[in-house]
Amino acid sequence: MADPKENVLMEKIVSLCKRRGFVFQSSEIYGGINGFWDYGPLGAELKRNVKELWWNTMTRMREDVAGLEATIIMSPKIWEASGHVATFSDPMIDCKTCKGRFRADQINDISCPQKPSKMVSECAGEKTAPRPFNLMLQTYVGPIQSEENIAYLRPETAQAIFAQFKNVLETSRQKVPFGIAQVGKAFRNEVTPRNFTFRSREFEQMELEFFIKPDEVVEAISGSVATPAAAGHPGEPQPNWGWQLWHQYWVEERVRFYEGIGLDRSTLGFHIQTPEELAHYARATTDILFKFPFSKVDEQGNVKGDELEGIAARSDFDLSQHERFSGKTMGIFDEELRTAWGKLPKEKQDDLWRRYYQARKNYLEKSGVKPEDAEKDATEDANGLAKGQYIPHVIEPSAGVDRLILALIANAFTEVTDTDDKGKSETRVVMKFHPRVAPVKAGVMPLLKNKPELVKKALAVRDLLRPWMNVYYDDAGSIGRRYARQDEAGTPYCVTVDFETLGEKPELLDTVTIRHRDDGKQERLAIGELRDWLLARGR
RNA sequence: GCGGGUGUAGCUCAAUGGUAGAGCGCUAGUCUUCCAAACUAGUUACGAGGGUUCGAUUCCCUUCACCCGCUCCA
Repeated sequence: MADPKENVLMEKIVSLCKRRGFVFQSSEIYGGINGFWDYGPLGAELKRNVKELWWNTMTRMREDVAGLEATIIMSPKIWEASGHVATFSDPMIDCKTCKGRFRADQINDISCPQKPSKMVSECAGEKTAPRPFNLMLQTYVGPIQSEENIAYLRPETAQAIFAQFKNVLETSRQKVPFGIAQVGKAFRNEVTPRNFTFRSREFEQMELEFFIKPDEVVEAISGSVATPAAAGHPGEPQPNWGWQLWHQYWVEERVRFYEGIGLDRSTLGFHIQTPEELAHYARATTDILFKFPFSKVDEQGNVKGDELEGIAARSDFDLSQHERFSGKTMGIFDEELRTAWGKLPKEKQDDLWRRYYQARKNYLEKSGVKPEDAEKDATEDANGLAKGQYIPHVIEPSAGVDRLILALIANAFTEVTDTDDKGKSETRVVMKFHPRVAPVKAGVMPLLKNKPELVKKALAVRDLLRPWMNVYYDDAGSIGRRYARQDEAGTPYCVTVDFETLGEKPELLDTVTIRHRDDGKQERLAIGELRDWLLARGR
């Protein structure tokens, strides 16, 4: 159970978010709508910075990732192939006596929580009729609201990447291993939206699908598959990496990303999914957690955290599903594999063939393909190896933007109590955002408002910086008040134009005061160096 | 979906079956040479709907939203 003190902290955060314009309740003037939140002026800047950093880190700064921006509404067949239509719409039965909720098709198999000796279907509790439970938001494409026009708002962005896999491969001049990145909105009719923006019905994801060679193909080309040597970052990608090393690599890459925007390892948690938790097609999933104020505390007082991102090794399940449902091949041709295969000794070929065949057969049988068809298809797939053909496997780092924003806000939130000369103490909030994500990079202000020369110079400094970063000009009230205002917005630096800037001391002509948010320290910097100084810290 | 709590100004909180108040913030002005200074003026609220009542922000019902616990979470 969360500590009551920490719920107070969460309330303070929510209240600050509204007061300063980070997050508002959606449709607030009409009483709000459950599970939907808006970003105000500061929140919008913060979110934009985070998405841009992710995009730059994951695509522009890498040779091996290409971007995609797909639609939110897609062919409903996508969601049949992905499994969402089936798993998202189980009819559910509620028991009015024990308050339990059960899948209608399982009431004969689940024991009653109150009378474990009986199955749910046999217990005396009064139950509702089965009700459809669909977690996908649904709409109609076209003006006619008929069954055949039903479409869904995507519950995840990933499926579009799989559906467009071949197009991206052909147009991006990439070769496996490579990834496709996408940032965008997704929608889920959550049963219980909770914890401020943490679980919302409309939210944004940053997803990478990183396609790799199946281990059998790596082995055919490189002779063997490298085994993970130690925990931590495995270094630059190598041709002999199988799914395990690629998975470890992406977990560590993602942790580096979080560290780079101010969430150090001590604020994060990790959850390695157990075999029982894993989806049947997944090989491994590591969740990166953040210790939120509302995160549960266990008996030992440890906080595990709540999920920011999951990094899943998903085998070739997704592409295989789309291959089966669309009838279009999702396999790729790899010249290197074909060449290498021809040089392998017969027993090696047979060994790899058998393993690939087995994996394909398992998948097909679990997907409900008739055994004789599964054997035939798996044979065909394994025969493809010799021709340089295979279906890529995938490592999926999938992050929630809004959850990360909330983590950054919670992490930045700091209360500072100052006592003035009269002994009056006052608590104020300092949002200690990393400069890279801070909504405003610099506050620009004249020391005094009633001196036109100071104002004019300060406005010139603002205009100098404005094309390069988000800056905020403020000349209202005392300088201390303006600093405090910027502290609450999380602005890392304030630039103050004073009389020395104007040449009161000739050696300080055209220099300004830089005031640091976190310790209040000041230093002097020439206006000519200002832009590069700020840019070096803010990106 | 169930149970409990909450809903008054931008924020924090008060009072009241009979015209709703404070602090902070915000805006304008005077002043101000570095950390929410002072003064003046201004600004804004009873979540929504219905009922009881001469009269409801206050009592009752419904609804919406938020928080906590349970449930759910591909």
